Amino acid sequence: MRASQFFLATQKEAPQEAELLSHRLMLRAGLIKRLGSGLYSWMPLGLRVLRKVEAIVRDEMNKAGALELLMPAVQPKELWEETGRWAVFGPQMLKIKDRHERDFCFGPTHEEVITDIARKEIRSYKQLPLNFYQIQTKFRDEIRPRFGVMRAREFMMKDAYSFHTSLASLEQTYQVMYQAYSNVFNRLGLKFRAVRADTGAIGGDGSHEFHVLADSGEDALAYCPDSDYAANVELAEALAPSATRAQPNETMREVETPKQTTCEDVAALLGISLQRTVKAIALMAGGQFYLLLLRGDHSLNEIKVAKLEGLSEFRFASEEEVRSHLNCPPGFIGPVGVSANVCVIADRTVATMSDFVCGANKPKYHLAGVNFGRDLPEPMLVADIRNVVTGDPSPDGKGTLELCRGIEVGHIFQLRTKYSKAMSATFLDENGQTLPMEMGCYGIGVSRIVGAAIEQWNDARGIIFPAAMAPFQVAIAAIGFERSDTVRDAALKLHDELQAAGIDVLLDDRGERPGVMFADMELIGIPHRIVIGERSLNENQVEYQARTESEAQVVGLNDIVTKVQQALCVS
RNA sequence: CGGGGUGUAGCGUAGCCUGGUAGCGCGCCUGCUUUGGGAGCAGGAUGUCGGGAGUUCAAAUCUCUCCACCCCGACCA
Repeated sequence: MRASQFFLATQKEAPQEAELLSHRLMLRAGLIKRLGSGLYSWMPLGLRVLRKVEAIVRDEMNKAGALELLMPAVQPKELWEETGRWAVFGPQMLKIKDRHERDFCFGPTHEEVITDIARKEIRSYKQLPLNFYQIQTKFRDEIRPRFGVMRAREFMMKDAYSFHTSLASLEQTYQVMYQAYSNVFNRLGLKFRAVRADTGAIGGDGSHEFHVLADSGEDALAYCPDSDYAANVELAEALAPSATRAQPNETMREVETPKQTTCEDVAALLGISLQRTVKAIALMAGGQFYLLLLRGDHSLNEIKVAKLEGLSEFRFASEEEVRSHLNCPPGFIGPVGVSANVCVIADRTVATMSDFVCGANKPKYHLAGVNFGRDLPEPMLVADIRNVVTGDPSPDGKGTLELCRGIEVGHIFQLRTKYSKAMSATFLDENGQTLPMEMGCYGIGVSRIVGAAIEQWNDARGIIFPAAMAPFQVAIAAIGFERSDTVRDAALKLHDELQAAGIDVLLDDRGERPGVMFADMELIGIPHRIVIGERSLNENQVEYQARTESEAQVVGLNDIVTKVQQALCVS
């Protein structure tokens, strides 16, 4: 490809709309163009990247035995009512009407459609297992689209759905998909981690998320360096401390805390460690008032809370509700002396604490030297309701946990029979018995991968695309293309040779000054660069430099194709 | 939806407080010179100052209102 016939739209300054580094780089490099909130056009350069990611995903899906199909983006309401998800998905689903006033949605996912296909097409156990996938545009009306293509409303997703006669068969395909996903992210050259995950709205049993590791990632991940344990912090279990509760040493006493409304402030005032304080969080669920107790330095895990009996629909209590149940404003509330209609739930860690500090349920006062059993009843429930922190014991009993951040780019689920039962997707087994199909589903955020990769691979000069997803593998910067026949002839010849060798090459024949060409090629992240100039050509030489290197090497004109081929093999 | 912020040429911005000819850099067009890290000189084009209403002799500037976008939280590939 010659740059003069392509469309490069690089910019020196990023539009003010973008905050996140990868988003800014994608706009500056001219990969994408914003149309509206969460809506992006993929410009020719960006589309080349997207297509390369797609190709790898497609190849690995095919190798894993999945079959590509393509379902409509627009789906009728009736299908979604069968599973009850027309209501469940709520405003996140873009709902539209046709000219006959019939309801449709722009598909946020395709479980309903694929299950409809399966129930109509699959009769016998002899047809199973089957795994279908598509690469297609999805629309989710996100509450807050952000970070460019990382959380866009319209985005490209690879979604696969498998059907089975048994759980064993599902588990087998699940493992195959797990491996296929690992292959995809390895081939794309991304640093990633697979973690156990919550199943969220999609539902089902077993589930893993695949995260590209990046400090700017929206998810916190817990992993154990000494074992293969890894889980989203949403799910990672905080084990009960092994130590049992110590005997009370202090007597309970009030301490004045006129302005100290947080555990941090109270600990600072009293000159004690934050780990000796207990914070109380007030929730409402089903008309019941709950007081949740966490150690001062820990944070509440709302997903764990929602899994407790009666708390699935919880919300934080309002200030008025706090006052009416505890007779005290927020900031000084605690579990001591509360009435019997307040349900007190303690985190596992709190349950083993003694002589702790907590709110006194009296404005401007806290209590110190508090002990369960003596000063207040034992909690009504002890549960794991906090987020794990660095140094917590690994739930598998091997070492301690570390935390890192990641961008979710893949998610695989064992759905089991949630959809097949709701939609009567059944088959006949060997004994002529009608059974619901076991299902799995497997998603990859194809467009998100591009953003995530850039988030992981960049430097001060711009994007550093991993070889497998670079829009072009090699750039030729021809210095003086328009005024030197020597340069033009050599550049065109090299361009043709590289292309003939099956290499994706971009020849910068714009006749720009070298600085402009270098800056552009570096910004758009082309992994390898060849510089052709009159000076070195006179000695039959060109320069070669990898995007990751700071110095160029002089290479003989006759050796450069081989040199590039070698470089491409290595990367 | 709650909280915070921004809207002036393709991009980045000044001007707004204190009303009075809409400015700068980059980019774009023309010409000449230049040519190994975002060239120089000269000339040029591009603005419903987010929309609407109001105050005023006069509004980018003051008031009201609507809209769009961004950032922080609940959602997720």
